[in-house]
Amino acid sequence: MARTQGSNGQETAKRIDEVALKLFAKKGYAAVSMREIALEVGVQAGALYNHCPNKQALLTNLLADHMQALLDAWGDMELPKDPAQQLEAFVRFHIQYHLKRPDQVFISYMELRNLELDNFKKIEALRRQYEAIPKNILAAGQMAGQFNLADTHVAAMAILAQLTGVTTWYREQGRLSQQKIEDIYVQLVCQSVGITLSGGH
Amino acid sequence: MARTQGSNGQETAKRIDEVALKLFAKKGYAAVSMREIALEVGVQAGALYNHCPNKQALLTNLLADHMQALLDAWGDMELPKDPAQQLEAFVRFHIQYHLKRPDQVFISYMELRNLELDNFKKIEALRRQYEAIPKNILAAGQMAGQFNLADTHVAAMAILAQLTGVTTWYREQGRLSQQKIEDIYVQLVCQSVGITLSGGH
DNA sequence: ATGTTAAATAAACAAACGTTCATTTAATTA
DNA sequence: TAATTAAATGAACGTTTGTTTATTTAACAT
Repeated sequence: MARTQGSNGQETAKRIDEVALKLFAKKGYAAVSMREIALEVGVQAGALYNHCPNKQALLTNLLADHMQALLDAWGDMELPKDPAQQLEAFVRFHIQYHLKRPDQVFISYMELRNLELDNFKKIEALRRQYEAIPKNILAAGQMAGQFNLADTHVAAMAILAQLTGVTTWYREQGRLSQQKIEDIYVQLVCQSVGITLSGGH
Repeated sequence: MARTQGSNGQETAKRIDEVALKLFAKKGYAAVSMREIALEVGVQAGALYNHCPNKQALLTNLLADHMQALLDAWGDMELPKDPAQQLEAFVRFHIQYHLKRPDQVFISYMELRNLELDNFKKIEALRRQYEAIPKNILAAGQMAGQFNLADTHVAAMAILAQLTGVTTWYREQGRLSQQKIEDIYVQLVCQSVGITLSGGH
């Protein structure tokens, strides 16, 4: 046999990305074989190479696309002026985005070490761009005297870790709705930065 | 050739564990071969099987030993009565322990998915035991009216994630001493739980 | 010294790995 | 309808994988 009826390059390429994402998230990059991906896509292993140069590129593209989409999504938000409100907006944004794309998030944190050096540098740069978001918000709030932080850099990393951690225990059918979880985290984070309400409420 | 001069079973077994830990942490379980471990130990691959039944057991033992040692270490601490002081003690304990054993901690969070079901259950049970520590502290503080938390379970998970996150950015030669980092986190965490000082200070 | 056990080697195993390639068929264009 | 391009197949490539085994040597006990 050869080219199959109804086969379509663009669709297959998309399916490959979807399957690779799912399997990488579930078992880890190194533990997933090209044959396994091909099987789930419904194609022979060799056919994968019509759509991507190699396994490493598959991972790199998934990570790069995710990080870029994440940055773009934040860029599309219109930001309040008040740092405290920005912080709340960020907390909700991060949780929403991460719970909506748990697999992408997961591999972005787990599979960095499986990237070859050049690919790693590219992704790492995007990641630092994202980390700059809460960092800048905290710095602004601290400068304005609204926050009470011993170290804005550490606080930013701590908040990010704490927010991203949601994905490790959140269950769709769990005790708490996503909305409720957001609320809880907003309170936690706001308390942790020691928010002082700046008059006028 | 065969048995080498000066060879010693106990020492080799220890070396194997050390090397496996180091390599698993650096490259991930699935990406490390038995031959790679053997090479670093200074032995042929087959010799590994004089000291462990298989690769999976190597990982399982590393994780189980670490989790048990972690629980034991906390068990050895003498605890203050006040929940707020307990919380501070836990924050410092967790950071100290995790920064002292970054590889063990790392694989405990990264390699769970590479465990076969039975092994996974065993490790997961130990992990939940550890998670119960901050959970109970927060519940006690909340009950005593000292903390201000919307949800003690979520708060416990958030605090754990945030503390463990230290290992991702901490550098021995970095800007901040370990002591200073502890202080920063103590402040962050105490603020996040909304500590109310319970009279008498 | 001798016999036994412990701890290695080196070779081999089948299976799985990422990737390539000649070939074949379907879809598209002329 | 014929020629061309796109998208598969399936077999093969050389490596590498985890693990086993027969064999050999060192360490230790008697």
